[in-house]
Amino acid sequence: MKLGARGRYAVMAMVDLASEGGGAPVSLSEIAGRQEISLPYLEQLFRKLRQGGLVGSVRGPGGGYVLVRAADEIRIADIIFAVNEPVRATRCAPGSGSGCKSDSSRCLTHDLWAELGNQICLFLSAVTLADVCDRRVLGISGFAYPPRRRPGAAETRGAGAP
Amino acid sequence: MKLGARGRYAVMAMVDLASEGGGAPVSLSEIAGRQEISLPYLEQLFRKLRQGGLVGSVRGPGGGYVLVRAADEIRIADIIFAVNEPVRATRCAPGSGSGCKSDSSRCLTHDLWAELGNQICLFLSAVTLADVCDRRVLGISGFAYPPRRRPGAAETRGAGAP
DNA sequence: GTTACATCCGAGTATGGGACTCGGATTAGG
DNA sequence: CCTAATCCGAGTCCCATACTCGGATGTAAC
Repeated sequence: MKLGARGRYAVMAMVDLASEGGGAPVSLSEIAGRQEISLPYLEQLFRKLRQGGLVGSVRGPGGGYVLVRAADEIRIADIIFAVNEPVRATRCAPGSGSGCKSDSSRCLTHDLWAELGNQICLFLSAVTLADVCDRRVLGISGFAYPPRRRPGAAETRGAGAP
Repeated sequence: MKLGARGRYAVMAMVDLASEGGGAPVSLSEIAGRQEISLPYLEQLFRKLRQGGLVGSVRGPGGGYVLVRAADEIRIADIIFAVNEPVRATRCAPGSGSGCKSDSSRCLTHDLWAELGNQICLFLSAVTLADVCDRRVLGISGFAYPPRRRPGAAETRGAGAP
């Protein structure tokens, strides 16, 4: 389960753009310098962000990029999906012979992967750019799954970052 | 955002094992046949599952693998973490100069990735092998994030599987 | 009008990890 | 002894991803 650098960089850059730019365009060189991302790579990412309708561009000297919507109107999911191809967990695609065919018997796990992808999208859609800028992320979902008894085995390892 | 074939196959095989084996050992050739996974690859996966303490093995003819716990005592997270290395979303590791250094100013996105990983772990820990076998997955979390107004842009693409 | 700055674009490379394979060693039942 | 099965350490191949390169286009300042 991993998220590539594309999505990470894109969100970092958008956060930078929302924080530093006060309506004025921000050049990619500035973002590249602050976030330590290579300039050509950023260009490639912002091409997609622009095609996705998330940012607008101003060319020429003093130009750069601006958000087209307010920061609290941009969901993290919008950013990730603009640069990444959508979340995929199953291999069940129509057209191929392999995988589960519609209502077939096999592929009990289908629902599981679908629901997993759904949960991820739900979370990423619940957090906005403004939330991240204001550090309002932790505990966005004031929700915990009911605890399961843990039968002696190793502790369930924590997620992501220390 | 993608989950590799290791985790997918491992869960499929464990579901198969829980469904078909009634306490008696199930050979990998049977699972490989039913789930259309190559036998040597399955062997490699079950080596890790065994090291993780999820299955036991019986060698010799008529042998195979058995669950060491009941199906409702095995969380999907246990399986994924046994074969996959843990969920990683950030690149912030101690020891390296890059990334965010402890309480530094940058890396506002840190919390976001951490919380994302946390949500994934939470979900995968809430579902047991028995849940998947009995198709009790959909709506395990009877929870929906509050709807956000959607400002004219393209619809948020759905998750995972069609 | 020239220059410098910036976005734009298509294409190219390469490195790494994941998917999968191979040959053989061990163990146990008929 | 032979066959069926788990075990184990390697080794290969391939593709997605990260990242680069060279140039074209537009625009503001001088």
